[in-house]
Amino acid sequence: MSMTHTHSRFNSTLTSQCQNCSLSALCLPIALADEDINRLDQIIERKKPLKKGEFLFRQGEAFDSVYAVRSGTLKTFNITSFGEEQITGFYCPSELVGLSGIDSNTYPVSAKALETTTVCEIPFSHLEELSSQIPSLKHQLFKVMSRKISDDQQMMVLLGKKNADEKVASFLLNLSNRFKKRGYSASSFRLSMSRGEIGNYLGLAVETVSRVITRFQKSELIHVDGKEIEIVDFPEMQKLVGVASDCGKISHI
Amino acid sequence: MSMTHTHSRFNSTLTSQCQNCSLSALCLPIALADEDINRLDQIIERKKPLKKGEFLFRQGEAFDSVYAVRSGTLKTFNITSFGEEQITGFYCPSELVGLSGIDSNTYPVSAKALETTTVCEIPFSHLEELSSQIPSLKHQLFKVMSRKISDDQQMMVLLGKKNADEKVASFLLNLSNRFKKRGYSASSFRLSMSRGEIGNYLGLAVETVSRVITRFQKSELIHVDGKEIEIVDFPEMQKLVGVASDCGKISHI
DNA sequence: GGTCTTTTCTGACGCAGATCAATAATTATC
DNA sequence: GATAATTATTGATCTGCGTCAGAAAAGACC
Repeated sequence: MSMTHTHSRFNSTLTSQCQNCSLSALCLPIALADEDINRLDQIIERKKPLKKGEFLFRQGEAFDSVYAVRSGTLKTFNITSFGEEQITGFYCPSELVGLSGIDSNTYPVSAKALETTTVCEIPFSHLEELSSQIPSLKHQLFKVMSRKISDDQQMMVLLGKKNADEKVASFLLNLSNRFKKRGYSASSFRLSMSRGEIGNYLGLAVETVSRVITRFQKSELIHVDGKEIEIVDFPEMQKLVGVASDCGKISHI
Repeated sequence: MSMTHTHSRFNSTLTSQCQNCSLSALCLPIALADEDINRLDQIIERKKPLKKGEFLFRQGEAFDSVYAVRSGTLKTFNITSFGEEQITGFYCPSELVGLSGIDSNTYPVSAKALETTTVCEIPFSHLEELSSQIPSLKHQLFKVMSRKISDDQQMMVLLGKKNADEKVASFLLNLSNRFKKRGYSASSFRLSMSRGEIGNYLGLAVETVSRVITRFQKSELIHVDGKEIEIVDFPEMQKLVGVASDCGKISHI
């Protein structure tokens, strides 16, 4: 299946797709000219869906593309020298996966689907080339990477300084923010990851995650039904996380 | 003091400076043409030294430059909503500080000198512009940012999964690697940060850092004299960190 | 050189969260 | 839809590391 074929087949929906997908972060904020949007669209390859548990790429494989999540969720993780999995991130629709592979030309993590997931593949060499011709695209790329760096640093603060309650609250509010940003409900959503995966990510035991969630439920901070989460008391949750008056900046995981 | 003046004053030493400083990471691996090196040099401003405790920039200030450390050490940190300092990184000579400011056009962290420190200021707009003209420079920039992302993710693993011994061992070996990479001794170096700062960074109490270091000393893994550290038993230290056969990749903090 | 301040070290103690264990609830498989 | 496998919950116990406290050492400042 050639790229142009792929492109033409999806062409009619591309513009609307890009509105709230991968490229919203990459191009929309900078109002690319129509012509530029087209050029960007042309290098993007829509891939067939990944089923739950399938790999998008594996740690150690040659890096050649970054991927934008269109629907579903991915986790990235690496395997420590003791053979345990360490999750380094969850990726929701519109987010870019794989940026950490640029440096070594090899993915330093594996990426796996947590549910049925579709992605757009963006061959990095093409993207880089195109970014030379479209300065605002290049700038957006720098911004996306810079944002990732500061988000990861917030995550380091979380892991280093926060207790179990604060970690879980931060995690839930962070997800809430990410859903909200792309037009979904901020208060009510479904966790695509297991309690075990949350614990792994937050540096907590499964049992602790489960206990904290139960406790939050009992204190009427949230309402839980399996993987369905409803955040009931935002102010109290934010107090837990330590959000000052400026809610925006701090709660990024 | 104009930029060109600054430039001409230091001109004779520039090439050799760049060999093992900031730009080694940025340009040397890609063998820029002489002409390109010159163009890069021209946008770089050597700043006068910072004394211990002075700020390079503060959280919230407008972002306009990234900085390459020439000598000395910096720490970056942010102030949590509870008023405590959280250190997010230490920066040794040749490393770039400030990349996390690109996204929001504001530094999300403060940077402070741990000792007398000199830096090269690289106005980001100039760098970005120049990177359009020199593709290999742009690629290096992407690489540096990508590397930062994967390093930070290793740090997340450390904070989330490792115990006190493993954290301190990782920290020391990471410093060792960084010194080695720029031609200093890998086994013997001076810590420019206090035990408190190490603990803050690693998510440990000062007392714990002190105890671990004492214990390492007693077990003949390292030799300590105040801030002077000598790593005596590399194999055993690496075993602690969980380095497999491939030492290179894992021990980046 | 002497005083003051900060940093480092060491011990005693307590607690948050890990681990172990067993049951209950979901989800996957045929 | 029955059975197996995975995931979630809950309780009991244990422990690594934080906290508190005090002394020693190292720097800073006049």
